[in-house]
Amino acid sequence: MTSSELASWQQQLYTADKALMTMIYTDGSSQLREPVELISKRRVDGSDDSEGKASFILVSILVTNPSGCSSYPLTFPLTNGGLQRASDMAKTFLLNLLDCKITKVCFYAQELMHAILHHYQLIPERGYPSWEVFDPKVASWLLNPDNPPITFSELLDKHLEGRYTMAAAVGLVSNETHLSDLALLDPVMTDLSRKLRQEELWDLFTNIEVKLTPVLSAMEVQGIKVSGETLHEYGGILQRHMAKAEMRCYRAAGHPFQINSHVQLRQVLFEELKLDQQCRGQKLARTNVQNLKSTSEAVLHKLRGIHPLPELVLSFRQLVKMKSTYVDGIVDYITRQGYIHTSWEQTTASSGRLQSANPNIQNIPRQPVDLEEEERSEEQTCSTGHNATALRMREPFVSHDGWTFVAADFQSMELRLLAHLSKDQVLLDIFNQNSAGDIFVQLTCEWLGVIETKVSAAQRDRTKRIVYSVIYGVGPERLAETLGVSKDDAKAFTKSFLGKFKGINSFTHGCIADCQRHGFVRTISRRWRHIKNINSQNFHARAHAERQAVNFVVQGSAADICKLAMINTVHELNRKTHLRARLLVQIHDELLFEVHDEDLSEVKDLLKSVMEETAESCGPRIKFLVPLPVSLSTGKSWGRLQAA
DNA sequence: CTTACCTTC
DNA sequence: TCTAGAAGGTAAG
Repeated sequence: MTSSELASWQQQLYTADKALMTMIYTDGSSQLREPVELISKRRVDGSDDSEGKASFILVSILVTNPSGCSSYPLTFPLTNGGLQRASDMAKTFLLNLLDCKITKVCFYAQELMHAILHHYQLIPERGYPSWEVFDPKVASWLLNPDNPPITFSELLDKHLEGRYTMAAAVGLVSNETHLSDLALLDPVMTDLSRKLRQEELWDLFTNIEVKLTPVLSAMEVQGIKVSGETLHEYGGILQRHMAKAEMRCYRAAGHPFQINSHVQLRQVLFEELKLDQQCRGQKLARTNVQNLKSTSEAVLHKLRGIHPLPELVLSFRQLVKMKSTYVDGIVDYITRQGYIHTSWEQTTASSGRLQSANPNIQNIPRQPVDLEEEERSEEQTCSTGHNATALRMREPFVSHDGWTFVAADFQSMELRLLAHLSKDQVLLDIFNQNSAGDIFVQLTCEWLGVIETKVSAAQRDRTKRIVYSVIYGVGPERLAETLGVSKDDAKAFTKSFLGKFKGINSFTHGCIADCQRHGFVRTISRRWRHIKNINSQNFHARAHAERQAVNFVVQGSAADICKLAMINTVHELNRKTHLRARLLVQIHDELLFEVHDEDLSEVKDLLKSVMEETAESCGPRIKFLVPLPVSLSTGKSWGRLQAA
C-alpha cells in the first residue's frame, strides 16, 4: 500500500456503507472457514497461539452508488517483517476503519480485535478502544444462548436454514474463496439483525454486547501480572502438606492406596473398613449413573465420626485440588513476561454471564485455605512474611510497581435484584432503609444470635449460600445436609424464610407462569432463554426447568448490569484521559482494576459513582426500586485487598 | 438451588 | 494409547 492508496482508501470510508472483516491464518484457514482438525487445537492453545497463526486481515468495503453495489477487497498483513512504512499505513487504516461509524461486520470480532491490539501492541495504559463491530456469532448466541454456534458454517446451518452455503474447497483455500466467504457476512448479518429486532434483542445487542467486545479483547491482551515465585513457594508448601496427608491416610487405611481414585477409595471405605454398615441411621448417597456407593464430600462428612480416614481424605483432596488447579494449572499459563492472559468468553454462558477460561480466573478461592498447624513454629520462623497456617490463593496475582489493585463489587447484587424484580416489600424496605452493612452478615447475626463483628467470612458465605438455596427452591433434605440440621428444621427454616418474604414466592410463580405461556423468560435487558421442559409431563424435568427459569431471570439480569458497569466505567475512564487505570478481571459482580498510585483516589471515586449509577443506564423505562451500592477495596496483591 | 471451568480417573 | 463422560472440586449468585 502506498500513501496515495492509503489516502484514497481513507476517502472511501466516508462513502462506504459497510465493511466486512475476517482474519486469515497462516495455515490457510480463516475465522469463517476453520479446518476441522484445527478447531479444538486453536481453542485449547489459547490466545498466544492464535496470533502466532494470524496471517492477515481481509477487509471488504461495500459501497453503494447509483450504478449498484461494489465491493473493494483489501488485505493487511499481521506478520512481522516487510516494510515498516507499509505496516504503519496498514495500522493507520485499520484503526481508522475500526473507529469510523460505518457498519462493520466480523464473525468472532473479539478474536480479530485481540489480534490487532496484540500485533500493534496497543496496550491501553489509558484509553480503551471503542470499536463497534457487529458480530454474527454474538447475534446468534443472543437468539439462542443455550446452543451457540462455534464455527461460521455451524451458524449458517443453525440460523439461516441453509439459505447460504460456503463454496466447497478442497485442500488449499484460495484468496478468492476467502472473499466469497466474506461476502456471505453481509446477508447473514442482515438476516440476524432482522431477527434480533423482531425478538426485541436489538437494544441488548447494540447497547451492551457490541460495546463489550473491545473491552474483553483489551482485557485479554492486557493480562494480569503473576508472581511466579509466590506460586512456586505455594507449590512447595502444598507438596509437603500433601505428602503428610497422604501418609496419614495410609496409616488410617492400614495400607497405601490411590486416594484420588474413587474406585480404590470405595474399596477401602466400604469393603475393607465397612464404614457404611456402621452408620445404619442414615443411608448413604449413590452415584448417579452406575449407582455405586458414592465417595462424595457429603458422604465423607457423614462418615467422619466413626473413623479418622474420611476426614483425612477430605483434607488430602483439598490440597490436591489447590496444587493441581490453582498452582500447577496457573503456572502453565504464565508467559515469559510473567503475565496470565485469560480468555474472556462472551458467547458461551446461556445465562449471559461472562466466562473466563484458559485458565479460569473466576473460581480461584477467595477464602484462605487452612493448612494443618502442627509445624507452625518451623514454617513461621523461616517465613517470608506470610502466615504459614493458611494459603491465600489469590496472593500471587500482583499489581505493577507504582500501581494498585482496586476491586469494586456490587453488594449482594442478586438479592437486591430479586428485591427489585419481585417487588417484595420486606426486602425492598431492608435495602432502602439500611444501605450500610452487609445483608448476609446481618442475616447471620439473626440466625446465630451473635454480634455483627463476630461473624466470620466463612459464616457469612454459608448464610449466603443458604439464602440463595432457599430462593431457588432447594429441597428440604438437601438443605438439611448443608445446614447440618434435621430435615424438619430445614423445612421450618424454608417456610419461615419464604413466609417472611412473600413477594419472592409470587415472583417465582410469575416467572414460571410466563415461561409456560411463552416458552422463554427474559431479563431486565430483554435477554431471553428458552426453557425446553417447562411444560414437560416428567415431574423431575419440569421442576428443573422451573428452577432454571427463575434462576435465569435473576442471574441473567445481574449479568446485564455487570456488563453495563464494565462498559460505563471504561467509557468514563476514557473520557478522563489523564487517569491511568485498566480493567483486568470481572468476577460476575466484581470488577478488578489496576490503577496508577497517583490517580488512586480520583479513580476510586469515579468507579464507585459510575457503577452505582449503572442501573440508571439500563434504559429509560426501567426505574430501579433498590440502590445497588458498590464497595471498594485496594491492595498490591489480589489476595490482600483492604476495604477502602 | 442455578450458572460456570478444570482435573482426575 | 486415546477419548468421552462421570464425578468431584472450585467460584459466583
